Amino acid sequence: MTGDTRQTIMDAARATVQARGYNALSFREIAKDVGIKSASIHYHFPTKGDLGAALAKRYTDDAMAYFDSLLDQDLDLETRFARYVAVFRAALANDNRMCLYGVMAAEYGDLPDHVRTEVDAFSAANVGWLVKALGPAHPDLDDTALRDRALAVFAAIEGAQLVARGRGDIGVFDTTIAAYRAAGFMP
Amino acid sequence: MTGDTRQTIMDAARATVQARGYNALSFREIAKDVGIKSASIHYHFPTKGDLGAALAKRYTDDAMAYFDSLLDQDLDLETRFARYVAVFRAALANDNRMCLYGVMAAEYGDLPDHVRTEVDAFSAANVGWLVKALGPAHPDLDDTALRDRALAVFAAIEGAQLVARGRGDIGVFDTTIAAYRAAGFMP
DNA sequence: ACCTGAACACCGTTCAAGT
DNA sequence: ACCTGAACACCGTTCAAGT
Repeated sequence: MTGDTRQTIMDAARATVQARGYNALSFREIAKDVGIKSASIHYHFPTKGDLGAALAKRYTDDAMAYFDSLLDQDLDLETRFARYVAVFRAALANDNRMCLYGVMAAEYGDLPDHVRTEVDAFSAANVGWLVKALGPAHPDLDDTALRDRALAVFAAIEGAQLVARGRGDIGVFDTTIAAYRAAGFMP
Repeated sequence: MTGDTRQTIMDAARATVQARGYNALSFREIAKDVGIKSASIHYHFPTKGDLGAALAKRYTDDAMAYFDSLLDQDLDLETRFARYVAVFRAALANDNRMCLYGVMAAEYGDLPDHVRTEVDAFSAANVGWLVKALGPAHPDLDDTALRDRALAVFAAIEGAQLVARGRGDIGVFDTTIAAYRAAGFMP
């Protein structure tokens, strides 16, 4: 079935990037996982950058499809936001992996341009979503202030994930999110 | 003078890691910068992990020496904290580089054990410092709550840096820190 | 004490060749 | 349409050899 190998390659690659980083991703290693030769991967993704960009794009699309479904459902603000945060927590719960975005943002300096574009798209999409999700709770903030708040909430969640991963302790993520909430910074 | 080459190697390596990541660091590239052969680097640092661990340790020592000097000086809380944040901002101002800690935390899954130990030490030292610096502003918080708050502030700053680097825009860092402050989350 | 060249098994990439 | 083996310039690491 056409496209199948392509998906299998991407699945193997995504797991490795989230666990060990984009630079640690090896075509020969993916090839072993998938059961083809490393040269064959170049048929599906001419360069490593093409694979990285496709990875980031699919990651954003999948995440946003789920996040948008949370907006469609009739949920109260706390529940909706908790489910959003749970997605970032799930990466850590899965063998101390990290959000694909966070890994790639840290490796930004070594990323080809078209991968950077996809990395930017993830953060922009998340900020856009947070503006919609948090808006009702902040009638006091104007558009700019609300957007800045959404950006800050996104950054804070990414930071919680980064520090928790650096400690190898998901409890650090939970404690940090709880402290954000206790300070009244997020719902 | 003994130790000189060792320092030169570390200087070149640190700049590369902060710009492009630990995995992007190449012994042959450092060798060219320093003016020796790549095999010679192994005389000073037997493995890449030894170099990474030494890098992280020196980074923590240097940062903490400066941070502790901020505690000794007679500064008000806002000024002291602003100088702390300025250190993380400076990395971005320097060619969109990132805090060595943030880069390494993101690449945690691919790090040898003794490098992880040094990465952990940086976050622990920063949280300890923040407990001292923020304590006077939070007489209401008990020891545990204050430590959680310090951890959250550290995570939030790292997150601001990560997202700003991912956008390639230092303005995102400034906006995010300003939003944290506007929300009353940090001084 | 410090450096080097040569070798090893790795890496992404290219390309002519297979089916 | 999809895969492969062989070659290229890279990588960290080892080691015998130089000064």
